[in-house]
Amino acid sequence: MSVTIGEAARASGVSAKMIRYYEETGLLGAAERTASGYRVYGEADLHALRFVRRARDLGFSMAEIADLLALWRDRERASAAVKGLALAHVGDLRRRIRELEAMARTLETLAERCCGDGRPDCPILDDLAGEG
Amino acid sequence: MSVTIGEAARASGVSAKMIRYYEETGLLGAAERTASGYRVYGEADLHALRFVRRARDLGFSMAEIADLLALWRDRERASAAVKGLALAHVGDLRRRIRELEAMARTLETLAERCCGDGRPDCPILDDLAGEG
DNA sequence: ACTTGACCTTCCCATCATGGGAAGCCCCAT
DNA sequence: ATGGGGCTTCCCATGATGGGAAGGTCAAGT
Repeated sequence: MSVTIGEAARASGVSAKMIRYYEETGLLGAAERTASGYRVYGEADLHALRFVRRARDLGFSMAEIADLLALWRDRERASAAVKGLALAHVGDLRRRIRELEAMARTLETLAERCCGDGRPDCPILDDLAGEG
Repeated sequence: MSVTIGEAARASGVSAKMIRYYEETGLLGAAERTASGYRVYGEADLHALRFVRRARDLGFSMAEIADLLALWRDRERASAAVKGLALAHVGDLRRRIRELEAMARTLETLAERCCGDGRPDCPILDDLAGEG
């Protein structure tokens, strides 16, 4: 029923290092300990670890995950709060995507105009140098 | 002709902090100094600073910029090398975009199914909790 | 000449999430 | 009892950036 940190890491996909870090920063409560000081994790703990892992996979920051965990644990929550958090994060993601897209398009355009052979002439460098 | 670090920062769009950092890490050579120790920048230095700034705006890492600077300074360079660097970076950008896109789409799908009212039921939390 | 304020210097610290590694203790199987 | 693997804490590093303190410098105004 109860496992040590290594097994918890394997079962949740969160590294032991990160489990300790989440505990240290208060994202997760302090784990119980054996007499000799080993951390011990039960089913509920593993569930929370998987929750955190999944949220990280979706790009949420630790601060956002703290909020999501609180909502998850609150049976009285309004789903509107969760949806608000999620959509705010989507806005964040979309903004970052737009920025990266703009960079990629600019570079693709420049690369198209660069013949890419043995000669030194290069519109990419010209652009970076502010000539062009 | 020669300016101090504050003016170089204003003229290049690179903060004084970052100019010192670039020098410390060897991305840029050590600036000349006045008798009293102030850094001094000439036209060529400002040009290089703007180059770095533009490359950062396009998402290149400092290591990549070091390579680009070397190519820029090498009159014997093959444009193929520059193009290769640029396209590798585009590949990087495209991969990151795909990752963010996947996250955004997943969250949008979940958010659509969340009615977002005062009730606690929430498919977003259900997904994070691994139920669903 | 002196003060004032803006500028420069170095040095240290923080971010955010993560990994590496050392020194030392613990537990189990041989 | 010994060996190996797992656990503990502690410190350090990443990448690119900003904040801020303590102290030196310079130019303009009194």
